Amino acid sequence: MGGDRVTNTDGDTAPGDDASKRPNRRGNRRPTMEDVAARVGVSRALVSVVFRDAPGASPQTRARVLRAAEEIGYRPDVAARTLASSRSRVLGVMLTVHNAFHADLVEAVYTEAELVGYDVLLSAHARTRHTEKAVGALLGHRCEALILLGPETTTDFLGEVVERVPVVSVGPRFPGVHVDTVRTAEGRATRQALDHLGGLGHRDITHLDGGTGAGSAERRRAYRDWMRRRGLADRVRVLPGDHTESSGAEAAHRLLAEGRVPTALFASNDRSAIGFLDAITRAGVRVPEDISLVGFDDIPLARLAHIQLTTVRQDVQGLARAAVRAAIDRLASPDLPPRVSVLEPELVVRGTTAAPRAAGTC
Amino acid sequence: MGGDRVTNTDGDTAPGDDASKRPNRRGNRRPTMEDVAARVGVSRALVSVVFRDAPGASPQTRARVLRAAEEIGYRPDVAARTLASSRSRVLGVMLTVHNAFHADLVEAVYTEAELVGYDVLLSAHARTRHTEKAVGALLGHRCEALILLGPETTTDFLGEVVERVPVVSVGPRFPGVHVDTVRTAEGRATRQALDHLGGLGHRDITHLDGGTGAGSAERRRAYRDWMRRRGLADRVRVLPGDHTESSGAEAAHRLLAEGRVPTALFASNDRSAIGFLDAITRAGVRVPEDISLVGFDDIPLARLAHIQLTTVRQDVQGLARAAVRAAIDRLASPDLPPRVSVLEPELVVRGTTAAPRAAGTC
DNA sequence: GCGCTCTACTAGAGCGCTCTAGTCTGAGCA
DNA sequence: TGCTCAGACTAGAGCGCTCTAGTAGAGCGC
Repeated sequence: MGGDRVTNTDGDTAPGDDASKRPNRRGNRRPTMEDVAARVGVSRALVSVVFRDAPGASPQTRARVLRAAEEIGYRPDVAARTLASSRSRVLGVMLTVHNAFHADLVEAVYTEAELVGYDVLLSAHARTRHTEKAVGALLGHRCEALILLGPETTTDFLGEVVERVPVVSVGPRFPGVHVDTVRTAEGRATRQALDHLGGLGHRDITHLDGGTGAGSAERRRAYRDWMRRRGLADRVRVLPGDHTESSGAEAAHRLLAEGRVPTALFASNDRSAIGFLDAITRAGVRVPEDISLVGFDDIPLARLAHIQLTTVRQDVQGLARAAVRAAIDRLASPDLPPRVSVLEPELVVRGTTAAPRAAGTC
Repeated sequence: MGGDRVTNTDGDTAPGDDASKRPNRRGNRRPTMEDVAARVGVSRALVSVVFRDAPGASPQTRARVLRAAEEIGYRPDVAARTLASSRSRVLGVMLTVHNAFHADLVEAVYTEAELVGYDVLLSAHARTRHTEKAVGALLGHRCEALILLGPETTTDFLGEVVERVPVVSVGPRFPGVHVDTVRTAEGRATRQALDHLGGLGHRDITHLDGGTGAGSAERRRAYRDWMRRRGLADRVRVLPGDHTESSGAEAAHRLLAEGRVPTALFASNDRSAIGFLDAITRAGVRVPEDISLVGFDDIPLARLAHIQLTTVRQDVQGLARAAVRAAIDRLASPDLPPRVSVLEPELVVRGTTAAPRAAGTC
């Protein structure tokens, strides 16, 4: 309270020339609103108004403030802003860093979040870093809501998290927990893929499983249902797998070793499909002539000229948009019942599917 | 200062039962240090001492504070902590979200950062989100230092950034800017790969370029030098590429179209090597019988049973450690001259390399 | 002239922490 | 008894913002 506050314009010397040339001027503390205000000759509050884009400043003043800020290199401090407003305007996203589909999603989430004026913080789930830790970090940074991409965690843990912050799960459903879910219509997607194969004349269709991966349970179930309904219950075959390239390659070797290669394979995701494709091709089995192959996700790799994988595209942009919207909506009205957004898949027919060579192989 | 502060223990009801059962209790504000202090009957400052692990609290008090915090679900607020201490203890990492090598690095950085007591914030560089934006976000969150993975940006921009915060570049060098660099000995790595091929008897070695990708300039140069020194200047051939699978596949098609397939190909990274491998194999060219192939990076895909790519491994753990250390060291002494850490590569011989079928093909 | 509204701006109290400069207590010692 | 001193703890001033409540002055109708 005693005396005026001294701003850091170091006497009257222009802060541009000498100072800015030398590295790491962290000796000079980073400029604050106070500095901008002093330079323009207005109050701190008015600078705040300008930076929040709030009404209450004349266009001229606005321009002067912005220019002064630019000149001294001012940039609002997120921490202070968060603390003061008790709103961080940050969305936390947990992803698996090795997942190409997540990469696509993250990119789309950035775009969507920007539209609604939110910043995005990423936290990775990795071999050495569990969901709990990744989520903890986001929580500490006061994310207003969390978007979890394909979370593999317990209902209990999620129950705790959701007491502090809205959570959107992209993929897995958590019945009984107050979590919004955004997902692709897995059943419909699977049927699209199988209808396509069936339409080409395939009856001997094997499924390459995705283990505990997001969506695999639904895909597996839908496969079984479809086969049964077509009277192909005896042809049902589910190969173990886990959404990685190597599990696809293993599946190929297993089929080759057994000498019982089906006319078509429906893989639980693109990565395993590509692993399968690679291994089976090397063994001299031609795709699609000898075996048709359908993946799931439509990751960038699937589109490559030399892969041309027929697959079911998930609506990445749509999933991202729905996830961000769900988070924002729940922020606005926390007491809505949990909502599930189901997005339409789209079959993308490329080069790995064709009619079987002879009807009724096996 | 006008009466005691009222804490949020809502009368005397235990905060456990009813409240915690209903979703989104954001109506009750999140507990603060004040709440913990009130519950234990000590001052806020003492709770702070406990949570900072600072000396000055008796073991008994420490335990009581910790227990009380646990009971009411207290978790320190990063924003407030950052603001008060003007230290965020956060390292910002910029990565390209579609890059498998970056994924490996991020994982290692998490581990290393934890060892030195730092949190990690990720910000992605993507098609729709430039380096400038990704860095801006990290800056706003007050990261104490930035680690940029394979940054593709201008010296000017980096010059500005480095005035506010220490920057470590993993990969590219930025001469004239006060940036620490951590990188693999690209030249040595390239020579290892080429010595291996040369040792097997290859003379007709083509290079698949990496364009503007991290490290490609050095790899290209080292390739040219090596060939020249071996008197193979006339065999020098650099195919255009850009570190993606599709550029590898294109290169394969180009070679096939020209009918001039070398006995060996040294690719600028694993992704393009795998694209090449896939496309050339499909065309009936056998690897390694007809052509040997060496990649660069040793991404997880390279290890797969059906790929078995011979490649040069970058020391991911070492790069991550060096990057984190560089950041911490510079935080401690900002005026040190820029430092370059060069890590040793390691050739990993797998299944894609063998002696050429006949000496002197072409 | 008066009251009224509207725009442009300011004062100052927090937000939830950290951290310096204390105070208070009891043990140790002459 | 008085003194020092270490250990345990507290008071209170920030950190850089936001935001409510307020002021000053212009414009306007009557």
